[in-house]
Amino acid sequence: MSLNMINSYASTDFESTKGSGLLGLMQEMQAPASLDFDSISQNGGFAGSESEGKLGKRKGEKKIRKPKYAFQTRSRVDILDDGYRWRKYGQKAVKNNKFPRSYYRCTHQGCSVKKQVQRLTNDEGVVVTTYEGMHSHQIEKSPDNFEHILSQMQIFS
DNA sequence: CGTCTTTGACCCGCGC
DNA sequence: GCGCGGGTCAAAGACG
Repeated sequence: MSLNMINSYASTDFESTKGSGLLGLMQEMQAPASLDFDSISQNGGFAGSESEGKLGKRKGEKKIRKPKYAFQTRSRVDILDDGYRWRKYGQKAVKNNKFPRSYYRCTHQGCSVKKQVQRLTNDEGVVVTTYEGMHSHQIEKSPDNFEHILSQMQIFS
């Protein structure tokens, strides 16, 4: 995982802390199973794997469990930019949740990392971001964009 | 002009 | 076998 992302989230959390200090331990991180790591190792990164969600699916292929990492962050903004470029490819409403869930995908060529953002019905300030896959490339964003990030934070404050 | 969002339709696995 | 729910595609528009 990239540290940049963590930094980003840290900032976000800081920003939202002032909203309500109800729970300080809202952040949770859950990994499905370490077995998934094995699968991704087999996968050999993203060099050999291409789009797999295509129609017709692939039969006869062993099931490759993709690792999923869910980050629960306190933030009223779902635009959590971790430095990568995402393209939104879908939005669906989930049951037991009045808010829709957004599906994003990394736009880098050959990078099929997916992420989905969902917010809880009870706490609108809580956003669950689920990452799927790992980035095999560098961050495309300019590293010296702190001004931009700062401006973002200021807007929401 | 290139990139990204939007939005409805489509597909598929699964439960009944 | 059918319907539902969740995930994805793709065309058109928005935006710089």
